[in-house]
Amino acid sequence: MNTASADEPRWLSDEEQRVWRAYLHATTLLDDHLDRQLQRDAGMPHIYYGLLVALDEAPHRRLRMTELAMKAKITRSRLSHAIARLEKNGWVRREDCDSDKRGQFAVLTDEGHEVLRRTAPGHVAAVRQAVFDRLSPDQQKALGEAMRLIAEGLQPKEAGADLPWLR
Amino acid sequence: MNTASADEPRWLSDEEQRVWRAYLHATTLLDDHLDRQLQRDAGMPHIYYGLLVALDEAPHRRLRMTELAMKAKITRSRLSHAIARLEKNGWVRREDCDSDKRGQFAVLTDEGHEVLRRTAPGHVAAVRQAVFDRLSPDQQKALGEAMRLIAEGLQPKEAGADLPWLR
DNA sequence: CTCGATTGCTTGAAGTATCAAGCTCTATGA
DNA sequence: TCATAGAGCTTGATACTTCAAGCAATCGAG
Repeated sequence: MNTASADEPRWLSDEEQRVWRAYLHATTLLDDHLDRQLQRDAGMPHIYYGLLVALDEAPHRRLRMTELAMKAKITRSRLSHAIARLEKNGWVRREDCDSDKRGQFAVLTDEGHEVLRRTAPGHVAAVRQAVFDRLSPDQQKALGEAMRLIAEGLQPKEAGADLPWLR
Repeated sequence: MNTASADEPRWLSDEEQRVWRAYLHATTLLDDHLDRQLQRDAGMPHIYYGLLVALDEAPHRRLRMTELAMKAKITRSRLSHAIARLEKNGWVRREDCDSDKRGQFAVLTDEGHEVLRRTAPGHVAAVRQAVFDRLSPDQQKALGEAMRLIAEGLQPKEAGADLPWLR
């Protein structure tokens, strides 16, 4: 399956390097940019905002911790800490799960929903300005496709396909 | 310049949302993946590794702090902390700047160079497997182009064009 | 020359991330 | 039905990031 010997690595070509560096630069800059924007306007980092969004879109504005972690692509541990912080802010509340006493729901509070309502326009504007305003429709499409492929390759295999809550 | 009223945000279209979510998923997954890979094999996070690479490529394996921060797209503060840690590892050393007594150079040590030599193949393999093996040449090119455009838009205007060290 | 503004970099505190270890509860199968 | 393995989530320690504040050296206007 692998014809190259292990001690002779295939380095990146010049063109591949350029692509890779562009990727690194863009992602670090954009990540920072959006973190700052949201920290300033919403008082939380980008990923926390994403958690609120995920909850807001879920039925009854609630998700099991594990499911939320998967949607957000983060570990349960990280999520636990994050939810603890959001709970302190009054934007999320925990609820026990009846059918499985180990389980916890994270529930978006009205206050949390309100924060989202108030800050979403600014955030969308920031994303639009940094990304969509700069790319042609074709470029947007290509970006989406490339990102989808990369994400698929990294997703834990068959992730989530066997979660009991999803029937 | 702006014909839309400020209180009527232009939401993302469905297709734009799909692109944006693919971007978020891919970047968080890949970032985590590479951080883990490098933490395991090289004992440092991805961005620290990038600092060593930047130094390795610089003349005399040394760069002014500010220049290094710009190349890595991070704040000086973050760089200060990072270099302190790398210094503790013996991979980087600081040197005073003769022509400007406020200035500091970060210099890659032989040990640091050796760490790079030893861990680069594994890292390149990880990048290749996660990114380049999954994208056609056209897709790679498109990804690079999109990322370049995004990065350009976020770069502090005329960044670095006026650094005295660069003449 | 001199003083105020700026540049280059660092520091400390507070917030967030990661890892391993832990707890409780559920499912499995003998 | 009971023990054991695993699932679901949390915790605490350590590392990293961020922000604001700080110090010292340089620049530039007068």
